[in-house]
Amino acid sequence: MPPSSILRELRQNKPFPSNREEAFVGVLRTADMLRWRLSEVLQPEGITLAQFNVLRILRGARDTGLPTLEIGARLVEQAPGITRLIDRLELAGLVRRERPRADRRQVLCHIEKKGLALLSRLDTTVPQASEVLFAGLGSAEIDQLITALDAIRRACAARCTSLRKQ
Amino acid sequence: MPPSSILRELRQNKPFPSNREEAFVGVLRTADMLRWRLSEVLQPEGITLAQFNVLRILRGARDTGLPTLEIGARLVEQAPGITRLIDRLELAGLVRRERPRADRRQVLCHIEKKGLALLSRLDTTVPQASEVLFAGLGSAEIDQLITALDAIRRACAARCTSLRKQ
DNA sequence: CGTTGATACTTGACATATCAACTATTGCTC
DNA sequence: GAGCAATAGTTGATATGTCAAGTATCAACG
Repeated sequence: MPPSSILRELRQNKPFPSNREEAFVGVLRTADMLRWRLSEVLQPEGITLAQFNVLRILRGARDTGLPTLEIGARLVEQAPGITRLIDRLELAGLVRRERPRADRRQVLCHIEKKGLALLSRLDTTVPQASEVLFAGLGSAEIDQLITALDAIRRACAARCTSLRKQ
Repeated sequence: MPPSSILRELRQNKPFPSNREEAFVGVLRTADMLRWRLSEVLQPEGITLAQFNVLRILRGARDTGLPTLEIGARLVEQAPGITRLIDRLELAGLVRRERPRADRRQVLCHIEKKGLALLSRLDTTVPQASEVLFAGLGSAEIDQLITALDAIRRACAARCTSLRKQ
């Protein structure tokens, strides 16, 4: 097995004390690069990654709409930030908000036609990007990767005291 | 193989169109949780993840110091942000900056005793955290994970037009 | 009903990230 | 050695994230 490329990438020479720490750094760095690449794909549409995720969540619930905090729960982010994130989406005409009669504390968010159109323009380019980035891996390797990441998240969820409940 | 836990985590029911997209989301989510967990460990010392990384980089070069942008290159972040990040570290007395005579454009950054002391307090807790989070995986599985992530980053680097050169 | 606690956000203050100019210094070329 | 591009970093404007406190509404209890 060839040595990991991380040491070279970070211009370090000391090897990692354990392969667990190396994997830790590897996950973080890989995620950063994926985020970077995805942002490039989203840039022409002028939305951020977080906004893209919100739009996709809202598309998944386009018939009923979703209350603000439910969107927050489906993201990895927290409640306070989500309000202003959606403020901007509303300003851009991509989503619409309404206060339902039933429970006037809630604010139901709906995706607008303009938002759906934007997403549909990304429906080919975004999956394409992920296809290409994972092209170096066989299907079995990808399944192994998914399984390994699952195990890490399980351990993480068990350890994180202040993690928002799933 | 059990199905990935991501669908449940995100409260979605539609399966992913391909395992590549599932792996994509898995990497991003796992990184977020690792970041979260690590932040918890760093919190008592009052530093952020980015600051922690800068301090470790500077510890690795404590004899010579490092120019500002070289630190930026070793992080996953960009140059402009690094100036103010180090401003804060300097304000906290964790690092020191000087303009060398040789090339007066550069600013050499050095870690201070206070910074070294802070890092040494974290030298047990941080590796401990990564040990625990990866405890569910065998050593061979971790090596596979590292290899898979390497392949993704390679594909990513080849694709990313605007990626800072390594 | 009135009060009390919980829920669903919103807001304000502040820290941090991002992008595009801008300055200072150096090295190269003629 | 004067001019000019390249390098190293800073700065300002703006967007975004984060934390704590505040408001409005509901639900349940007496």
